Amino acid sequence: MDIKRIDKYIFSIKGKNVDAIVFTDQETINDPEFKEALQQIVNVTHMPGIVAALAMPDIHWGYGFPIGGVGVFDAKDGVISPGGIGFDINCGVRLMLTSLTFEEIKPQLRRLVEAIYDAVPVGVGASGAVKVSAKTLRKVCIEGAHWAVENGYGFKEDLERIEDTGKLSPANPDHVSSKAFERGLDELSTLGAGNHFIEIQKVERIFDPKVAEAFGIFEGQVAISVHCGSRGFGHQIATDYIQIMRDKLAHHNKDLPDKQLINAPFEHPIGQQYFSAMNCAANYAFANRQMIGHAVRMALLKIFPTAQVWLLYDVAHNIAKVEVYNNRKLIVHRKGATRSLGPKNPLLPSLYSDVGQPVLIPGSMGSASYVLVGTKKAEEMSYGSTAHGAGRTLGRRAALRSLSYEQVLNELKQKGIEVMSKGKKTLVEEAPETYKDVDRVVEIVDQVGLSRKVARLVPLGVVKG
DNA sequence: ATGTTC
Repeated sequence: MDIKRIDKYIFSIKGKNVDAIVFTDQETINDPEFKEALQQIVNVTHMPGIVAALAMPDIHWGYGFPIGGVGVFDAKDGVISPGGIGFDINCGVRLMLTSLTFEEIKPQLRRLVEAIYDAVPVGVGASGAVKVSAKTLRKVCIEGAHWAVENGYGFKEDLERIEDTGKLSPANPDHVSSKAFERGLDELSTLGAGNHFIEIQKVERIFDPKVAEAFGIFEGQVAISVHCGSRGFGHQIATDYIQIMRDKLAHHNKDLPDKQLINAPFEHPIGQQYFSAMNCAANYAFANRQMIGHAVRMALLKIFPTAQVWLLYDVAHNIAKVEVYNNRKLIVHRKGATRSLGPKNPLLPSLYSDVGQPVLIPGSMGSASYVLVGTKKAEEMSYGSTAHGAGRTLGRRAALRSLSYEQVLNELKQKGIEVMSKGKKTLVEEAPETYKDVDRVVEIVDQVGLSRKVARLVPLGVVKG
């Protein structure tokens, strides 16, 4: 690989149609562990209509495209690729703020974790939180979080605090297979497994008092974050369209450096159908986080009836969207990357217009999480993108080999974190030592200016699959 | 991430 250092935390790697740009430190660039992930972002530069191939400091190996990657294509000559989005379409995170302080909830912490665990089905194959018909699921596909609010899962004021108000279009459920519908029916309002979690957190440190105030964040405040996606519904849609593209677009895809980069021209009917189906899954995920967030809010209010609980923001970090930069219509794939819009961006709701978009970066289980704010610089340098999380360094299998359930549980207990987890395996796979240090990731995006630190939150309690 | 190996 032909790598050039452009700035302290910016590297360029010689690509085919464009050069790949990687925002990270020298250590990661040199680390053999990240070599495959760097090769993956270089592979993306071979794709038709590529405008930019970027990687964030939380880059790691993924299906075709690296996680922590941004693939930008011309909407006219370019492509849309399921691997650039990920199997968990619209995996994302929402952060709810409360009027409570750590001191107030401390005596009830265990009870609160238990109440949340009881309110939200978790784990592999979790189901049965709500019963919806196929007809209703079609509405969820089209209306997303708006459907949830209209049906009693939350309040109207939640919607402007969700990226794209929790409703993307075009989203035609006719483009979704019946198999995806079957899987999606009884998984609404369930958390799932893997790195998904619900976490009770405490605001430990404020970096930017002015923006923190605009966001309603104060030191010692209790916050709750929900990290999940579109469950089996999105997974099936990704699987279906990868198969369709293999069957129907073999000739178009014959020259790819990696078969997993399979794609469809964005303007081709298959590209348009995948885009529409992907938006259905994205809307399902927005509804899912809205419903889970509301269930968590209700569980908290049962224990603390006079508390206030409100949504700060909800972001998607596995998605492709049509966005315009320099009067050019582009298809921006963010796979393990968060949108980062600066002040006055017209896509922002008025309540955040003066300061910029809240950017939510969850850490791994047992480590810190961050609230940052979007920047104009990100709009100029990274097509409005920043990092999404800590970034895995140790594979799931390796984690299971080297750690035990008791070990991980003890480690969390020693930090004073209350944990409830359905599966022992999940807890080990998600152990803190399997992830890169989130503080380092956040430091780099802050230094480069892709988003600015506002607050650091630490975990108090965690519910996992 | 995932009815955790289509």
